[in-house]
Amino acid sequence: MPDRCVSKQTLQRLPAYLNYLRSQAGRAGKNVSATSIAEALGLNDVVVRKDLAAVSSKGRPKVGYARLELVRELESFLGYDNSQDAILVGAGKLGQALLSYSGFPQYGLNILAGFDADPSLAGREVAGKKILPMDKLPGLCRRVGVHIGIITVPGEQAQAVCDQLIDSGVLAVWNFANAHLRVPEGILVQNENMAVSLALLSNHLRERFSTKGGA
Amino acid sequence: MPDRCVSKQTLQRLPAYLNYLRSQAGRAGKNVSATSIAEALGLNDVVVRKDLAAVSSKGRPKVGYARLELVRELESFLGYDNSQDAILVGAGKLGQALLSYSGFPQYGLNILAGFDADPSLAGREVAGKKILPMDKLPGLCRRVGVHIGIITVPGEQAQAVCDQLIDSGVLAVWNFANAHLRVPEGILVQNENMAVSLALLSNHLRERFSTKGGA
DNA sequence: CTGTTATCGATATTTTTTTATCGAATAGAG
DNA sequence: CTCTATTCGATAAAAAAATATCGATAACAG
Repeated sequence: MPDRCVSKQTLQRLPAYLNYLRSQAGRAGKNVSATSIAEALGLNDVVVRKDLAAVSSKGRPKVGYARLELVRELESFLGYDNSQDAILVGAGKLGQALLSYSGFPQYGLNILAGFDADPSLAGREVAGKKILPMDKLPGLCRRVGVHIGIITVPGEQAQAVCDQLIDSGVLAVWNFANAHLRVPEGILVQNENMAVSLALLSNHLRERFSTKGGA
Repeated sequence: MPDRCVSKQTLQRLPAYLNYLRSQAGRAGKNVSATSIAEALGLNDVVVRKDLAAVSSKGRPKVGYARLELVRELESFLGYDNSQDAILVGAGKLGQALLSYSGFPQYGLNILAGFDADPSLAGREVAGKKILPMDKLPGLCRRVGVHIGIITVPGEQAQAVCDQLIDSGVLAVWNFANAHLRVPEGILVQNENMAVSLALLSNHLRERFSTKGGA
């Protein structure tokens, strides 16, 4: 792995490359060039080359990269081949949907269990995963060494849950709640905020209409 | 609305400001300063001031902004007060979860109906929303003037669905599928890609361990 | 009424990211 | 074997974003 410190933007493009390369699996050539990836994905070829340089150093002039090897390097870089344990807090609709999602293992994420403050949910199972009461959380996390916590509780409770997770040794939080989380230095919060996406959609439509309908 | 053309980064922060301001609703003062928002959210105060300048021009020295007014301006800018109709394609687990999510109207999104290629789903209802067969899609979109399409189908089908949506007049696509979508100029694709988020989480943990455990 | 302090808004600087350019390397054609 | 076309990787330039600095304004205290 040539470089461990890549920019956020690069990191966001890597899964797209991987996805594209996988989708090309049946294609003829054994090799693939940064130029062709860039064209397929509508990106600049220099960007692709620079991104790939962080993951692989096996690019050869006139040839490109060996597709299979590049796929493996991307998977390794993205941690897909090295599953991380996670727990989820908040077993409501969204929480249950995530618990039932069967695609996570392929991305290197293994949700061990769900937790919920509602005692009536405790003991239930969703997609083979136990819903446990909150007081079991620190024990499980510390025992197994869980470093990823997923928050799917209502916004008001998110900060409290987050604090608990960090107390229990979690280093990275995947936050689906509509709340800004304050965390100590060194802890990552990845917000999966629908409101943000909707803001971008809405802004696009507004710009569309103000420029098209404006004149 | 002073400025319509704001950067993506700014746009991504605006919902956080709105959320924070709403959460402060019960607080004493009628006014709020960019400085205090910045501190609460862990941002630079100049960034906040610059972002808010795109939304409001009512900031006064020594006073700040009138909280309620700023909330209204943010809501208006983000389109929360002006609901947009949308349709959803792919009524699987994730699709149904989104159809049942009751929080969208508060963000200015109104999902009219779901569509699915599976005929056995057609006619069903999820959370009061009809699942329709795909052949009804263009008609509904054109008749009602739907501009937002939500894609929750498996990756392989995403491009075909996307093309159909655009043919039917959709201008902005919210893509939950793990696929890169090619669209004509002027159409926005907002990817809600779990793989990207997981890549960021995984990278953070890797960096954590390589620096902490490396020495 | 005057001085002090908090805060905005504008300008300038620095940093980061994207895009462009150029030389080197290599496969394949002639 | 030599020439050409393609592609990589590095360096340079441009664009965008974040951060810092500074003057202006208005509330408040004395």
